Amino acid sequence: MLKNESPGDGGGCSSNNWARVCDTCRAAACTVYCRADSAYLCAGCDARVHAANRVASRHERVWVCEACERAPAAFLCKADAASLCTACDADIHSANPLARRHQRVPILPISGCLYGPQVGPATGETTEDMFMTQEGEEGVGDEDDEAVSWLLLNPAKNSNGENNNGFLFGGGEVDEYLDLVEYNSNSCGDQNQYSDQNNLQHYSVPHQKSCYGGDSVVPVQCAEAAGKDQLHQQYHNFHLGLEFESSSKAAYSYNGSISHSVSISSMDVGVVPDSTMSDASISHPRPPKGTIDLFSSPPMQMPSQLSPRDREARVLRYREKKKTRKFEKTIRYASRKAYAETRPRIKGRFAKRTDVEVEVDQLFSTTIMAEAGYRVVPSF
DNA sequence: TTCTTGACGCGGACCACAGGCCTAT
DNA sequence: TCATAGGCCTGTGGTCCGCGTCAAG
Repeated sequence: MLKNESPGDGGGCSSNNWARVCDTCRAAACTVYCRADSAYLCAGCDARVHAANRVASRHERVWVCEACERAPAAFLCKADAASLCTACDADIHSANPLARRHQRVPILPISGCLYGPQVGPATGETTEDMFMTQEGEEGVGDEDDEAVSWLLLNPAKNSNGENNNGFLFGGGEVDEYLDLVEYNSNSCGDQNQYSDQNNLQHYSVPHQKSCYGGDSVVPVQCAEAAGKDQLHQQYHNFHLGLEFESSSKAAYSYNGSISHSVSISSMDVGVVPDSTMSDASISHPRPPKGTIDLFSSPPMQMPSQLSPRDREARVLRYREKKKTRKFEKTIRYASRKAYAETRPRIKGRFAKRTDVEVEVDQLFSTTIMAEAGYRVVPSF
């Protein structure tokens, strides 16, 4: 059992990585922190406690940090669309220069009923609003709609027109995308005490483009009033499972906040050692250029439930990836890079070489390759 | 308040070609 | 079954262009 820490310590997330449990039910992971009550509450208890009377409904709450899940969120990173506590914010956004450029805004407290019946299609308010907008915080929800939509799940409707309350992706695709593969094996058997298995049973194939390279795949979720607890859990699961590949030409579009076409001089890029390349090739068959291989893997089951251990593992992985992710372009073939740099161009395009240039380049290329330490990449 | 215009940024296409991969013989 | 030849495919970087966004008038 976790010991509560004062919300202002700011370092609560660093002591360990277990998600804080709800102070009321002691069964589910907390999702919000109520300042008035000085209590961490799960979605269900939050809805129950703060819907009890008018005074309680005015309690200001803040989301719990999505990284450590143990401290109140202090900042909303617009680039990551993540609510982070001060410690995690500093931790994550000091990892690299690109992360430092992320625009963050202070988290404003939430009041009112977050999980009540006013949320939903009937009022036109979407789950994104439920998760991301905060009463009195104008515009944030609109600005982050797209980013939020990436983090949330899709309100896919089944053939009967019913809300699936779940994923729009096919099982294998979503797993690949969410980087959940490693958790399937150990999460299948776990029983989560606060998840409703039925809520995650319906998966469907996207109606639009089946590749997430287009906007059509952006998941947008519309939740029913029932199962908000589970829904929020999905949100966390989804978020924590996100793994943004460092490929500079990754197919997904990330709201323009992060530029993947980073212009880096030839000496700045990380040249992949041959051994590394080989490993990558073995573990993941080479996908087409500019794409992330979503479909080559056999379909996996989406873990619908997470044990505390799984959650801890995910938090750890999430934070590690945040720290170590690099947006620099990865050079797989140094020899090709060397050739490309020496190749004549016309307005940036490769141009044909004359016979004389070929002879000169042959002389230079060998010299350059030797000086730069490049070698011809062996076959793999 | 709405519309127009210019500035700006981003993402993708384009090009040639070395070398690996695949298939047919 | 192995070797060889030939064609196909991939990846590489600098620049341009189209499109979207935003601010100012």
